[in-house]
Amino acid sequence: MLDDRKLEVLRAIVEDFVSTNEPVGSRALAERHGLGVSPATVRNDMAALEDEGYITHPHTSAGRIPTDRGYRLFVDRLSSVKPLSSPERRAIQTFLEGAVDLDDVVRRTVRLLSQLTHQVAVVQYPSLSRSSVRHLEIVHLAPNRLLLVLITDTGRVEQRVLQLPAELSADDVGQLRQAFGQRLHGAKLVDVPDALSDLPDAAPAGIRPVLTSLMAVVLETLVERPEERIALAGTANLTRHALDFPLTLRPVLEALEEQVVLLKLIGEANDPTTVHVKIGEENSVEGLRSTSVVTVGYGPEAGAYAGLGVLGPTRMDYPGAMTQVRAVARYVGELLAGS
Amino acid sequence: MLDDRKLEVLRAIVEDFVSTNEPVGSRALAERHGLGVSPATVRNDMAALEDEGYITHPHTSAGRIPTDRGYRLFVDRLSSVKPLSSPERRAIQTFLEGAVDLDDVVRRTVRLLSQLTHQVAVVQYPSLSRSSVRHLEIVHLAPNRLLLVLITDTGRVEQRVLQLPAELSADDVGQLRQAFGQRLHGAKLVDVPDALSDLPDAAPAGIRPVLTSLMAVVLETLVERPEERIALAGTANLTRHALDFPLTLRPVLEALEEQVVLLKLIGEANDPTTVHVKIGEENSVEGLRSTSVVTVGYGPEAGAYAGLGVLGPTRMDYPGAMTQVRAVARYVGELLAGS
DNA sequence: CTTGGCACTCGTGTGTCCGGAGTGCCAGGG
DNA sequence: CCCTGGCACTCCGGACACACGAGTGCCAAG
Repeated sequence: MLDDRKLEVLRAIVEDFVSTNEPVGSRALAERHGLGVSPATVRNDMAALEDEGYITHPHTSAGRIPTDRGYRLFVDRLSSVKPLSSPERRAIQTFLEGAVDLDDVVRRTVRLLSQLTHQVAVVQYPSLSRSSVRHLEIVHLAPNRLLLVLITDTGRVEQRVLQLPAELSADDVGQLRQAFGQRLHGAKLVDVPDALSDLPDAAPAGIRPVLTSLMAVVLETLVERPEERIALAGTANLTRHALDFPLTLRPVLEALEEQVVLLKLIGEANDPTTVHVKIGEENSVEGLRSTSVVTVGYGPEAGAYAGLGVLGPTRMDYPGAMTQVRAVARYVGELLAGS
Repeated sequence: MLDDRKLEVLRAIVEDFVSTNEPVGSRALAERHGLGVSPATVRNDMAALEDEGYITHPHTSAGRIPTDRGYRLFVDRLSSVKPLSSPERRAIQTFLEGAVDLDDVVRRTVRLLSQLTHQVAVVQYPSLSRSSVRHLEIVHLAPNRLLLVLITDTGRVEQRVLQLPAELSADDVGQLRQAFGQRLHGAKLVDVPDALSDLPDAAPAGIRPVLTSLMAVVLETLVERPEERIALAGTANLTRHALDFPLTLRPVLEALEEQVVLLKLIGEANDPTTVHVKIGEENSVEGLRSTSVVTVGYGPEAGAYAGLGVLGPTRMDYPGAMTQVRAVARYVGELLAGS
């Protein structure tokens, strides 16, 4: 059905269209790529590709442009992995070194990604649910007020103030601190409920009610409400492709303001070895149907910390974006693992 | 020079242009506003206003539009304070109640503001330099590793991990905790350097070197690096006024990604009683010359916590934006003061 | 100082035309 | 059987002309 030359034609169409943003005609295509056949032949191949739904043309006398399906085929079978250029490599290193804390790492990463790819960049903070506890501190702010501070192995810090039903002595707090510290130190957050399950029985009766309510809050904060934070940068790049988004810029910007949407976008990226690509209509989010998303997980192979990626028009340099996204993820993963 | 009627004409032009986004002509103006004079008279007034630089017209046979200078006069002398509508009031209350922590408050506020004004909203986190210490916790993560957690009276939490030159015992840490806690509890952050000045002398010799380096970090983190955080929302609203920004959308988006720029924007807003308005060219930031910014401080009258505001096209409903911004600032100020 | 009248300007929308790019199809040739 | 050159056809987009209407500036009269 689709012999090698037809695939070659499709690749040529994608590459030309991506770089010029103009529908590509048979003549120009036959000339610029060394296909060794005449425009007429190319036209025949194009007709076949169009029948299969890989390309289309905006009107009768215009060149062809790839469909979402065409991009999909291109990404799956036709794109060769583009090696990272050495300026890019250098950019990544210089950009990320010198980050002082997790916030800084994430901010630098998202900025780096957007500048590198000229797209909108999205970086998820290391997920709580996949992290483990480095330290849990209980601070006695006032007789009936506690502050919980959780630090994860990835450097993320969560805090929560809570009002207690009763007043506590410094001693009580010490006991609480010890009880929790013992059970949680080093534990994966997903294992926290198990680790705490025997706590009520083991504790002295005096502080049991407080302890129960404290447990509830801990569980809620750390496990049930694993509120994910996400950093975003490069929305200005959307206007770079203003021609691609005649009227659709607004819904895109609106979608990007929704935390939920962003989470959905990189939700699949939980594996540092595979780069995920969502193209146009494949995207489940209304309003992002004219965009493509390239994501990957970062962190250790098994159980990545979280995901990051870029979003741009379907007319995107997929091979470039994929290598850049993967490279950045790798660097960030190493950076966080080393700290 | 400018009699009352001319001012009235200017006001009418501003109001009409803001609501219709079309150059307003003499006839329509004479009809819609009860000026009681003929279009010809209005034309004469318009000519005078144009001579003074308050209005202009895009081409010979078009109506008039206000210049930046015109808006300025309008804001300073012609705009009456618009009372908050009761749906707006309700929106503010329901939107802000139920916020669980500072992050939540800020996120809700920025969102509320952008929805209320249909503009881009900017909210600065309570400034560290104007806050005071509610609690400073020193956590002994490892023998040579400390975690500092600072909680301010506005609920803001800053943390910093630091490596020590030498190992510490639990006892040492306790002493540190006490020394710092005693001196800093309740202190304004600006006073921290003073409060700590006698510390090296008062401390036991054993921990003096550690203490010195710790002090350096504390001062750097809390005073010298008062890194300000800012939340942003509603950039999608810029596209709502796409007609106002034919080609200038990009620089605006780019400017809004710069932390420094945002800080500059609301830097002046340090007073909850006065609403600041920067119009078009008055704006010092290149790229935002086609936008206006309405800001105000929030928090106690003397020494506000920080600023918030909105940014939009110069063609903006100034009275509306000003009252909305002020109202939101007031609510947020109370909310934070009460917690 | 206001007003109506009037000539003038100029942007905008409409209609027509034409060139060029690109296609689809067909018949001939390897 | 596939490739190729030729040819008629389609259709977009820019150029041009034209008329309309909105709005102005100016002037003379009230």
